[in-house]
Order: sequence, then structure tokens, then C-alpha cells
Amino acid sequence: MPRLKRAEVHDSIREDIKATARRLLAAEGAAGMSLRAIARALDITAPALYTYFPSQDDLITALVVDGFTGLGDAMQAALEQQAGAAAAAGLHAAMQAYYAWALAHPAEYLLIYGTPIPGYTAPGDITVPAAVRIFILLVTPMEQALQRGELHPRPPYDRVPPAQALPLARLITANDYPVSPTAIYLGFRAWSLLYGLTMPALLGHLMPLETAAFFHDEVAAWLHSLGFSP
Amino acid sequence: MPRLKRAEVHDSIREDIKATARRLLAAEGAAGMSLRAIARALDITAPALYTYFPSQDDLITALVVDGFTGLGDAMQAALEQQAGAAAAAGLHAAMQAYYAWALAHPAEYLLIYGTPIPGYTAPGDITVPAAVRIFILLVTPMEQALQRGELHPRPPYDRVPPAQALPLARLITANDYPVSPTAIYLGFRAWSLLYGLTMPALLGHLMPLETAAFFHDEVAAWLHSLGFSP
DNA sequence: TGTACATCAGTGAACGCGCGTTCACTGATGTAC
DNA sequence: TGTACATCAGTGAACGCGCGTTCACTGATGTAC
Repeated sequence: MPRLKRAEVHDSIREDIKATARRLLAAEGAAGMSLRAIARALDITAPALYTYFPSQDDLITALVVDGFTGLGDAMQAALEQQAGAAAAAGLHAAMQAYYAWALAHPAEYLLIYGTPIPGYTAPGDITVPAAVRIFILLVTPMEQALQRGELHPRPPYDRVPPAQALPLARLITANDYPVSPTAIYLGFRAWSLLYGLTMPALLGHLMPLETAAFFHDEVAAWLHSLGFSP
Repeated sequence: MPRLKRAEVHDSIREDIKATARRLLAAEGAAGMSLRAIARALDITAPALYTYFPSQDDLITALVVDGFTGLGDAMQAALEQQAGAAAAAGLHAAMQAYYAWALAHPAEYLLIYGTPIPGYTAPGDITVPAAVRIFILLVTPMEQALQRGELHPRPPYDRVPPAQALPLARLITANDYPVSPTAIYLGFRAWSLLYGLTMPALLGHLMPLETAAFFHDEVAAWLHSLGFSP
């Protein structure tokens, strides 16, 4: 009558391994995340890890997916907390959650969105949906705001630029997204804004600034400039 | 009577080594840029490289400085070509040059602005001035536009946010920059905008979009929103 | 409940690999008289 | 212009290191009767 079934122990050790890998990733960068270093930290032999992950690449993939999931969950929680409020408030909350998560998990943010790890290629079928979710979490509130009449985009953003019309239309029909091209386009704009404010803050490129205030101000001004009704 | 003096040959081989390193960097990422790989590509033994660089880190530093220099030169050339034109045109040209250089030299852009290479720390005294130059190339035209009365920032950017006033003042006095806090603040905004549009385009995060058009439209709209006189 | 067997987790040795760097050396290139 | 010497570039062997992964194995954990 074991307290934990074998499968449960297995899963829990898998989590331990990932946690250790994350710790090493944060401390030493991607190169520090070697199987042998993880095994050393766990007081275990390196081959033992193969019971839990078929290869190093699979471990990395698991960390990548966890990263996207963690970021997405944080954004979604922020969004849901503003469920009753104006769409602009929800968006701002989600974007703040993005920033907060990134600064709280810098190594994972870099793993997901930074320079690709040489020699590792993420399996698209697993990794892409996890990445797309983040994007959808920005697009959906935009679309809602448009449909509810809370957002009346000002020129030049009242329509999608001509060069983007075709690619966006293709994207929508290929994936059966129930959203307007305008919402998607604004999603890309939001995504780029977030990236440009977050990654440099993380890497210390904005050093002299009060980066948290900078982020807040920029996002607030950007949302305001979009044309949300007051 | 040698055609090239020894020192000239030395310098030319140094350039060959850097060029090979850049090629490997582009092809295989930072990990592919090993001294042994470079030596192999040059049909030379690895220890021979120590005649030209005291260590691998010095080679990397040289590449980093070259990267900043190349990017800065491209921006400066664009700026000078618009010397007679309106400040907004000069800024737009410089920002376009930034983007063009990044897409033409993706590996170097990542080396400069991407995830730091594990185990390598750039010597600040060499590397920082090269990095700061890029920033100054954005701030200077801003300051000129302000002084010439070509730029009348609209709220909320007619003044620096309160949280940033002190850090920016400190930055200016510590370095004796002959520029206004407003110009520096706009410089950071421009920098962040550029980063957020360039790095994701480079990494394929904006895949479905026409990224060149996206960059152009965003920069144009941003400059317009600043309040340049027509 | 007790025994016999199957499954699983983890070990230790070994594989082949690539790495940065050092060292003593050889041969070529330049310099001084 | 020719010779003697100093300087430099590059070699080949070796150092010690860490890596991912495989393999045959042992001992523990669970299952079936």
C-alpha cells in the first residue's frame, strides 16, 4: 500500500528535474543546463535522467512549453480578474502581467523569446500552440472591445495597412480565427510593444530608467492612443 | 622590399579571422564560433590564433565592437544623407538604417542585442561607448528637432514623466551630455520601439506579417505621433 | 497473507566527441651593420 | 650587397575538462495467483 503510486512518483521527479534545470538555466544560462549538471545537482547519475526524458532536447521542449504556459496563465488570470471592467483595463492588466512574469522569470523568458539555443530546434507541433496562445490573449480582448464598441480605432489604425491585408486574411481563414483583421493587427502591435519594453528591461539596456514606470507609462499611453472610449 | 609590412599582414589576417568567426556565428550560432572551428575553416592550427587574439573572449569583444560600429556607421550615414532635410526625415532614415542593418547582419545583431553568451562578459570600458553611440545617434536628432522648433511634443510627452526626471537628470550631469531630458527620454522610447520591431522580425515572431512594411508603418506613425511640425 | 514473477529506477563503466589553452619547437621574415 | 642575428608566425603534441548517450547490470517496487 504505497503512499504514492509509481506514476505519481515519476511525475514528481520529472518536476524536480525541470525545477533544477530552470535553476541552472537562471544561474548559468542555457549552457549550464546540461544533463550532467542537472544530475549532479540532484545527486543522481546522468543516465538516470533518461528514465524521465528521452533526450536533452525533450527536456528543453518541456521547459519551453512550461514557460509559455506560465506566462499565458498569468496573463489569463489578470484578464479574468478584470472580466467586468472595460476592455482597456483588461488589456492593461494582461500586459502588466506579461511584464511582471518576465521579470520574475527572466531565464525562462529568455528561453522562450531570446536567441535560439544552438543545436536545439523546437518541435513546432508542441511549441507553436503554446506560443500562439500568448498572442491570442492579446487579440481576443481587442476583438471584444471592437465588437462592444469600446474601441473606435483612430486613423491610421481604423483600417489595416494595405500591405498587411492579404497576409492577415490568409492567417484568419487558414486557422478559422473568429476575429477581425484589425484585432489581429492590433495584436501584433501590442506584441511588438511588449517585446520592445520587456526584453530590453530584462537585459539591462534601459539601465538608467525606472523601467517599471517606463513600462506602465508606455502601455497606458499606447492604449490611450488606440482610441478606447472613455 | 616586402609588398606588405608585417604589421599589415597581421592586421589583414586578424580581419580574416573575424570574418570567419562571423560566418560561423551566422551559420551555427555562438557555440559554433569556437577557436578550433575557426582554425579548421582557415586551414590553420588552433594555437596559431593566439598570435592574433590573446583569448577567445577578446575575439568576441572585437566582434561585438565591430557590430556596434557597423550599425552606428549605417545609421550615421543615413543621418548625414538627410542633413539638409527636416529632423523627422533624418530620424526616419536612421531608424530604417538600423532595421536594414539588423536584417542584413542577423547574427551580429543577436550577438550585440540578444541573450548574452554564457561565460562571456563584455569589458564595459570597450563595449559600453560603442553601445552608447547607437543611443546618441537617436537622441541627437531629437535634441536638434527640439532646439530648431521642429518638434513640439504633444502631451503626455511634452514633459518627462515624474518617475524618470531624477534618473535622467543624473544621467545627463554624470556624463555632461549637452541634451535635454526630453530628448533623452524620446531616445529611450525610440530605442525600445526599434528593438520591439526589429528583434521579433529577425526571430520570425511576426511571421505572417509583411515585416518590412510593418516596420516602416510603425515608425512613421510613431514619429508622426510625436508632434513634428509639418 | 505469502510467494513467484515481471516491471521499473537507477548505477557505473565506457563510447567518442569537441573544447580552450600551454608549451617547446622549427622555419621564415625582417633588421643592423 | 651580403652576412649574422633577432623577432615573429605557426606547428604538433599534450593538458584537463565536460558533454550526451549506450549498455549491461543490480536491486527495489509492484502485481498476480
